[in-house]
Amino acid sequence: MPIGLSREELDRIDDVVAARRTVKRGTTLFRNGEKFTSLFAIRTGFFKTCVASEDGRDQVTGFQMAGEVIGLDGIVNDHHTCDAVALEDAEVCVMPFDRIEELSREVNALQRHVHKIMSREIVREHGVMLLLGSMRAEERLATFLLNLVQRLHARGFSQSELILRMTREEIGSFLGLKLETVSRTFSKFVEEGIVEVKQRHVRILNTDMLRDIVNPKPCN
Amino acid sequence: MPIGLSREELDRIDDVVAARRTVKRGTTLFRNGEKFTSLFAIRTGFFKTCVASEDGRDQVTGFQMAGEVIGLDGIVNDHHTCDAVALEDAEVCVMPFDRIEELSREVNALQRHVHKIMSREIVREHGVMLLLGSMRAEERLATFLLNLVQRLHARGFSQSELILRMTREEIGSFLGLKLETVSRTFSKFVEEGIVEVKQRHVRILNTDMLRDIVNPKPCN
DNA sequence: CGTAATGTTGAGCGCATTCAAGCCGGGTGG
DNA sequence: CCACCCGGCTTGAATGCGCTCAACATTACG
Repeated sequence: MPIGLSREELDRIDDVVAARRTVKRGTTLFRNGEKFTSLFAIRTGFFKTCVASEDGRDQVTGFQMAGEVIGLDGIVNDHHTCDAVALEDAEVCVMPFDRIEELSREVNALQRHVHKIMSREIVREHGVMLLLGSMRAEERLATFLLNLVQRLHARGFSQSELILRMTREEIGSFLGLKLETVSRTFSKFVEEGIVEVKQRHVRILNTDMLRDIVNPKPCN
Repeated sequence: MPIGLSREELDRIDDVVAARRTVKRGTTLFRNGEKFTSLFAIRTGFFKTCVASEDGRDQVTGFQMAGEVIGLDGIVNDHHTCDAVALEDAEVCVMPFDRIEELSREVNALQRHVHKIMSREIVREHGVMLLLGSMRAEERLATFLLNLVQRLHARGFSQSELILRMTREEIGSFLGLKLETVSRTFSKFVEEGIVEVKQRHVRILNTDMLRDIVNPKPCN
């Protein structure tokens, strides 16, 4: 949350985000089709969001961690259009959207904040579209790992070590690859000495090589 | 714009959207890196938006037509992160974003409207991610055609006939395919009697077959 | 401890890509 | 008016990346 708010404004915002909810691993915070009432700010835990096509296929649209907001998809039709599933036990702030709208009419900083959160999500998805539309398997996985570790680092975790909270299949769904391809690509990175992988525990040995994969240098 | 507004509210909104700008075919409305000041509502014409990766590849993130709003990507960092290019001569409303924020504090319906526009864009992008992540070439193109014709129909154009304002390459970039694949897939649809294609003029002969391609029936 | 879920690896295949050649249509200048 | 050119489009042939199918290994969990 931004700074420079008065005591009274802070209290009112606190009031909006007062409600808590815990979500056990493997259960959904909300589902496609459910009535939309609130946005959720993740306090602890890790989520995936996914959309489904009419014929059963589904696509992971993102992985969310502490400090991130989910549920924005529900605003437009008053109903959610994707599922949010906890990949580990989680706790979220429940933020009733009508209260957010009400309060953001009075607190400019909050209004601005809400707009930025939504815009950030749009920009993030642009990046995913670029990944899905134009990258090869290795570039996708490298991009994914760098993005994850960067976000974890911003939260005080290691720059080089991370634990994947999702399966290979979920990674594959997000990256537009099959789980076997994800597994093979991990193996290739290991062979090349770029990472160490022990199941879901990943240690990045050479960040620069990962970056080179993401950003292929013209090889003249 | 929603209904049920007072005369005075309408006047104030009119004031915000008063400024116009014309954009010639092939020129940009805004570019990646430019300062963000305004959203743009398309009055006439047709745009593409595209993002570029560091190494020159680019990805069309969407095609926009009359009544749609572009520029939402700029809110989060006060700078645009994609290019908006007119694919035919166009006219847009320039809507200064600080004025929008100001007015949407006072006019609830406008606030709601802005939120919905942003949420709609997020949901649209989810659909594109599903397409890019899990569909085959024919499904992608069929989905694309159905989406385009549906949006055109909502604007009073034919349900079965359309003129593509973009090149095969731009379609390919949007769909995560090469232009040759787009061309071949069009040819296949023609062979199967699903569409007629004469350059950029497309006539849909059998909407149901297109829908079947998008939604493959289990063939037991 | 046994079973199911998850992950790895191999072999073969197929779809989309790459590379290349040629076509079509629109615009320009002789 | 026609010859020419150029960008956009189509089509063919060969290649390769990621997929499918399958077997097996490993881990999590009741």
